[in-house]
Amino acid sequence: MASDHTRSAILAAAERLYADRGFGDVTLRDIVAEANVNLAAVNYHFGSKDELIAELFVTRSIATNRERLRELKAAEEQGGGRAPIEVILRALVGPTLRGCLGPENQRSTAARFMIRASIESVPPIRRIKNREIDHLRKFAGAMRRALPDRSDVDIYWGLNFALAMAHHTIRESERLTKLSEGQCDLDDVEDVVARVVSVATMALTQGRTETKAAPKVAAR
Amino acid sequence: MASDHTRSAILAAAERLYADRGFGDVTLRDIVAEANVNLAAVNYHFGSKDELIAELFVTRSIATNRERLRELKAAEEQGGGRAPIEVILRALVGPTLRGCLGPENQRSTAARFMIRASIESVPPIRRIKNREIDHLRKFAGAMRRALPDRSDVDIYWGLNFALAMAHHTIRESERLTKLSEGQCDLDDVEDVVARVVSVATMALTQGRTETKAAPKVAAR
DNA sequence: TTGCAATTCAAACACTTGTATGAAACTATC
DNA sequence: GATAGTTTCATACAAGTGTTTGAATTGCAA
Repeated sequence: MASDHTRSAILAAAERLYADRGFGDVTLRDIVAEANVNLAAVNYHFGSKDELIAELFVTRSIATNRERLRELKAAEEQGGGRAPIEVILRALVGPTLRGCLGPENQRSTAARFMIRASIESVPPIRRIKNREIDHLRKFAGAMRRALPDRSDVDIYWGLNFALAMAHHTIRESERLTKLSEGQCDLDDVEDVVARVVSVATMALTQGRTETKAAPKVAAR
Repeated sequence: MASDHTRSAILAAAERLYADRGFGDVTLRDIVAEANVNLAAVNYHFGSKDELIAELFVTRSIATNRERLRELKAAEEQGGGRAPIEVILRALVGPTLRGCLGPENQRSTAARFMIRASIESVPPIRRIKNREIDHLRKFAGAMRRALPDRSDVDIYWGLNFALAMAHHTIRESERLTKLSEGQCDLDDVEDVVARVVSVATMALTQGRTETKAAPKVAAR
């Protein structure tokens, strides 16, 4: 009840400032100035600075996770409980990449905020990320159904590498652009998604097929 | 000249503390207490806290980079100026992975410090990382020589993905262990290296040769 | 209007932080 | 053994932090 206006003004201002300048040097005083509210309002409405950051991050990341699961579910239903591995991987990395990459000038505040969160990794955000395992397990399950002959270890490594490529590309997109002197087009998000999915698919369908761990043997 | 003892005591203590507790909550006072030196000694010997952190990171990362280049050079010389792509990739990700992974109890302070640096990414360290591009260009060059038919764009993406898998695995090794319920053995470093190299090699040798295909037209 | 709760506000609080200072303690050279 | 140059030390500084407080203001229902 009540206005609620102050609360959302704080959220918006905080997201904007964090997106622009990072968590490191944005103080509560910066935020309340940007939001045109009183300093004490943050603690009144959110309890603490960390809870404010957590709320921002949770909001955005459950949105991403929901989208991921929506795509996964749709794909598995369409395939009668089993989806092609490419589609599963696309559901895994697509929403994140689409949410964070794309032409910089039309990148949403939310997107820029999530990039920051991915780069700086401040305590309240780390805590939330650690609870993401259950969510990932759902994808591991779908991947197992898609590739029943594959060992669990390989599935987990494939999942790990898929996330690695997506997140690292987001985190280091600037460096990749500079390194390639602009030749790698990070704005063409669907191309990036396709590249990540393609490589992750190769990782999961080729190479070692052996039943179990087998730390040696393979690609040696 | 002079003792030099204070200086190295600070370096050692700082590295230990940062490795254990992260940059976020280690103060100069913590460091000087651990090193049994006076508070002012840090500013006397290093100028500022950031310069201390920078020196720690530079020391470790030039060691890694030197090892990388040593392996690369040896491989290219042995192959008459051209090395197999697997060996190049191994030179790229091997030293980093070997330096950061391995059985936790026998992990060096330096290794744990570098993991922290990879996770937390504090300003002085970010600044140094940004200067790493020239170093990476040498690997891009070697990769181009190894795969002359490959487009530059593909080379850069392959390089990006190789680094992605290595760094993400380091950063999130704990999560991968938990997700896989211990099935993924992060202590078997050579296996991890082999997996990363294998996937990166596939990314670089298969799929699109030039104009590329998948989603839309092309990366322009 | 009156009363009561929810909200806003200015101000201060309680700390912690990195850094600077200037005197004291060393060390080595002559 | 006096001197000059380093290095150490206790201490203070200045600034910035998130948080708390208690009084004012507002909004709304009876």
